[in-house]
Amino acid sequence: MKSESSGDWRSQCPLNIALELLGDRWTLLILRDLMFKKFTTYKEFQNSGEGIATNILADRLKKLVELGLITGERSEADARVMTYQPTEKGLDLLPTMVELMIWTDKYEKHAAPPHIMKQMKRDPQQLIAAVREQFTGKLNRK
Amino acid sequence: MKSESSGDWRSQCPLNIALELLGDRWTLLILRDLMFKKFTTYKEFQNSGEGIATNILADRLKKLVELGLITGERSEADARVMTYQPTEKGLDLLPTMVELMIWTDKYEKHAAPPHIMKQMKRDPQQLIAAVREQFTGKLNRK
DNA sequence: GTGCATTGCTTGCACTTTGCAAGTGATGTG
DNA sequence: CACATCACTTGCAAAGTGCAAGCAATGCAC
Repeated sequence: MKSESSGDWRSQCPLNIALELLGDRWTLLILRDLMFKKFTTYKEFQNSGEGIATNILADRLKKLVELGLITGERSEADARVMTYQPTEKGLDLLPTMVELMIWTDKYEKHAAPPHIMKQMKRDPQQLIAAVREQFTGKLNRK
Repeated sequence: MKSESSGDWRSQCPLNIALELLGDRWTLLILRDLMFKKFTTYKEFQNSGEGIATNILADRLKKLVELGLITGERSEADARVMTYQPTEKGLDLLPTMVELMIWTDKYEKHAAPPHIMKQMKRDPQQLIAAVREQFTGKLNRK
């Protein structure tokens, strides 16, 4: 695998770097499940609705951990279960995700609850803060 | 090609829809060139620094036009040259692009001019407005 | 403690997308 | 009219993705 965190990018443009790290059809969806749906396990991600292939899911989770966007730990209650959590670096993608959803809301038909979209558009920062709040305190801090 | 604009998505989640439309490593870079660098032609996109392959560039430009994010017209001065412009729908991706750049700025090394990044972080909306201003008036309105 | 189910993957293989190099047609230029 | 330029298109190899099956580790029922 290309060691992307060591800085060998196609270019040094911040948008390009972000796209090399996150620019695919699955990475942000896993973070959505983690942050908005409060999912924590492999199985939950797998049954999330879009039908991600198991090998892709495993690959993305591995990359997300390597990039420091999420943490993965074995559950104490059941050693089969892996428990994933967003890190600060991952939570800081909330504004991007929210802006993408607002854009879709404006131009494409979708099925998100209208009252959520309304709240998202009226005060995105408050919604972001509300989501963050559910994770602060149980973050892996460096 | 899958007729994505007719609504056959993997799921109806707005984030998923955005990712099916924009979730690759090149689409937003072309929009960046168009909006931030004020590029307008195929050749400029091609020499933009990241080294996009010509077939991919042609494919993405076609899709962007089909999706209504940009317009493409032949230049009056030189009939060989195609002139691309962002539409309102394309310009509305500026907030997403800005948030991605702010995220990269916080977590990865990059080479964007510090004073631009500073401005972007201090007042993103003003920067977005400044970029928009350069296109308002010459937009293709429906 | 044996059998069976569950969890989180890994493997194999077909198919699709991407990257690279070369080529092409329409147009402009000297 | 020859040659350059622009915006692609084509062919092909390599990489990435999707799907189905398999598998090791662990939990649970009896």
